[in-house]
Amino acid sequence: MKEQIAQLLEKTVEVLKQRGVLPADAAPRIQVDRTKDKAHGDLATNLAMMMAKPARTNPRALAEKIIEHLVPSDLVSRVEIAGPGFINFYLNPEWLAGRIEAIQQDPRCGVAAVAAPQTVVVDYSSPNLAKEMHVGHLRSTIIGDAVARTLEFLGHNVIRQNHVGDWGTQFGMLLAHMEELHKQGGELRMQLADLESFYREAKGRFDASESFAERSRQLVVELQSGDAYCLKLWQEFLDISLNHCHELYRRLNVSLDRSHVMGESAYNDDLPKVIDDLDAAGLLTEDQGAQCVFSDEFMSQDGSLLPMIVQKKGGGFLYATTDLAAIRYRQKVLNAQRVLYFVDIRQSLHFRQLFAVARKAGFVKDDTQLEHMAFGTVMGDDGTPFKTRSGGVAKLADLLDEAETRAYQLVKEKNPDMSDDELQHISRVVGVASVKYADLSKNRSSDYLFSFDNMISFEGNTAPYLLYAYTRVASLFRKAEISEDNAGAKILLTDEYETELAAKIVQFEEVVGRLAEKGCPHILCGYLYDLAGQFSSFYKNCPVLNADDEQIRKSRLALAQVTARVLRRGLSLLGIETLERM
RNA sequence: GACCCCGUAGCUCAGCUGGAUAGAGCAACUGCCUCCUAAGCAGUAGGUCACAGGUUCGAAUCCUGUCGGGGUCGCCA
Repeated sequence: MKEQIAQLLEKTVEVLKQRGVLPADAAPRIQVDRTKDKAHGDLATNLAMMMAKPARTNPRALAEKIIEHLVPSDLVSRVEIAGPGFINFYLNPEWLAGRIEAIQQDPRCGVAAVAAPQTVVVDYSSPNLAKEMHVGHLRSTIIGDAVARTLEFLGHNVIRQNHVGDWGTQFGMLLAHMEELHKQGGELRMQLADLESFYREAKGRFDASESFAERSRQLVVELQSGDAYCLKLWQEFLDISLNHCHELYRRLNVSLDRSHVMGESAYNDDLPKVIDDLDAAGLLTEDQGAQCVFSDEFMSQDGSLLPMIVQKKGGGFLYATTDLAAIRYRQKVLNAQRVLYFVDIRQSLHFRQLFAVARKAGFVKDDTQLEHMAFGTVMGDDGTPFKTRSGGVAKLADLLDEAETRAYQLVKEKNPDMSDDELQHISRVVGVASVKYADLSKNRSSDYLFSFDNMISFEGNTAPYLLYAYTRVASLFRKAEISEDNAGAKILLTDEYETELAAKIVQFEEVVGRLAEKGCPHILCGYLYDLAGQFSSFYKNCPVLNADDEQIRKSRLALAQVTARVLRRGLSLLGIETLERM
C-alpha cells in the first residue's frame, strides 16, 4: 500500500509540474510512512514539506494543491492536511477487505514474486570441520538460512554455499591422531563421535610429543601434495565431521544439504592462478617476502597502507587467497548477481578489502552486489562471549538439548495429561524454535545476550508466543469442525479490531521485501509479533464461533485463517515449524 | 596510534530513507476466566535517546568534537 500511494503521488507530482506549481526539474524522493498514531490516518507523506521551498510556497498551501490534483483511487477513503504540512491518508475499509479476500485465495499470502529474479549466492554456516559446531556457528547458520529461504520464496535463483573449513595446518595433527588410533586398532568412528574431545586429544598429543608434532607437519605437506593415503584419511575425517553438521542442520530445520558444501579445499588448484592474475593486473607488491595487495582506500591518517596478504613468504596461501578464488568462482561459474556473506562482524575489514581487491582485479562485474551480512557476538550474562557453566565453548547440540528439556518441563506443566509422545514432539519444536527465534529477532549486526530464561519465557516477542497464537486458530477450526481450506468468505470489517488485523496482514508483502533487501530477519520477527498481538486482541474481543451474525462469523473465521497462514508462512521463511496444539 | 561498530526505561530489545506525543516485552502495580486455550487480554508507572555543539521547518536518526564500551590492524580463519 505504501507503494501504491507513492505511485499516486508520483503521478500527482507530474501534473503539478505541468501546471507550473512545481519546478520542471523537481524529482522528489517520495516517502510514504505508516503513522504511529491513528489520529493521523493510516499512512502519511511529508512531500509538501520537502517541496515547499523549491515550489516557493508554504507547506500547507502546497499540500492543498497536492490533494486537489491527487489522482483518485479506491485505496483511500479520506485525505487530510495535518500539522506543519503532512498529508494523511485513510485507508478505504472496502479496499482493505478486498485485499484480504484476494490474499485468502493466494497461496503466497499476497506476496508477489519479483519481476526481475536475480541469481543470489548465499554463503552461510561455514563451520570449521576440525571441530564440532558450537554456539558461534548459530547466527550465520540460521540467519543465512532465513534470508536464503526468503529470497527463494520471492522467486530469486538462490545458490547456497557452505564454505566449510576443511583445509589448513590443524588437519595435520588430526590425521596424525587418526593414524595412531588406526595403528592401535581402535574403533575410529566411535572416537570421532565426539569431535570436540578428539580435537582436544590431538592437540594434547601435538603439544606433548615432538615426534607427533613432526608427523603432523609432515602429513600436512603430504596432504597438500595430494598423497593418496593422506587424502583417504582426510576424507574419512571430513565425512564424519560433515555428518555431524548435517545432523544438526536437520535438527535445526536448516535447508543446507551436502550438495551445498563447497569447502576451502575446493579452491586449492585455483590459488596459484589467483596470484598470477593479481600480478597480471599489476596489483601485486612484494613486502617482507610476502605477496601483498595495497590500495589507497585502506590508508590510515599517518599514511601507512594496510596490505591484504595473499601469499606468505614461504609460498603458502591464506584465507584471503581462498576468498578471492571463491568470489571469482561465484561470479564466473555461478553467474552471481548478488553475493551475500553471513560472517562475523569482526571480519568486516577483511571483507572490505576482499571486495575492493576483487573489483580491482576484475574478478567480479561492476554491477554485482557484494554484501557482508555481518552479525555480532552471542554474549553470556557476564557480558563476555557465551560459554558453558564450566567455561568451555558451548556445543550447539548441548544448547538445543537444554532448550528442549526446559521446553518439556513447561509444556508438561501446562498440559499434565498430555501423552509423552506429544509432549516430546511439542517440546522439540518449541525448544528449537525458541533458540532460533531469540537469535533471529535481534538486530543482526549487534551483539546479543543469550538467555534461556528470556527465550523460553513464553511471553513477549518469543517463539512460543507466536506458536501459541497459531494454535489458537488451529483450535478454532477444530471446534468449528471445518478444515482451513473451507474458510473462503466475504470479509466484513465491522470494528476496529478486525480493521487493525486486516491492515497488519496486508503489510506482509512489504516486510518480506525489506527482509530480502537488507538481510535482516528481525524485521519479519517484529512484524509477526505485531500480527500475533493484533490477532490476540481480535481473538479476545471479537467472538468468532459465537458471533451473532452468520456473515460475521464467516468473515471472522476467514480473518483468523488468513492470519494463521501468514504466521505459518512467515515462520517457515524463518525456518521455524508450527504446531497444531501446545 | 589508526580504522570500524556501539551507547535508547532498572533489565532485554525495536525505532525504516530525518517527520508529528521515542515504542514493545520482562520486572513492579491495577483490573479481567459461568465467555472459542489466562502460555492470554485491558490498563498504570517508568526516558535529559552518553554529553556538547552544528545542519534543518523538524534530529534518537545526518555532521563535528568529548567521554565511555567493544572490535580490528602484514604472513590464523
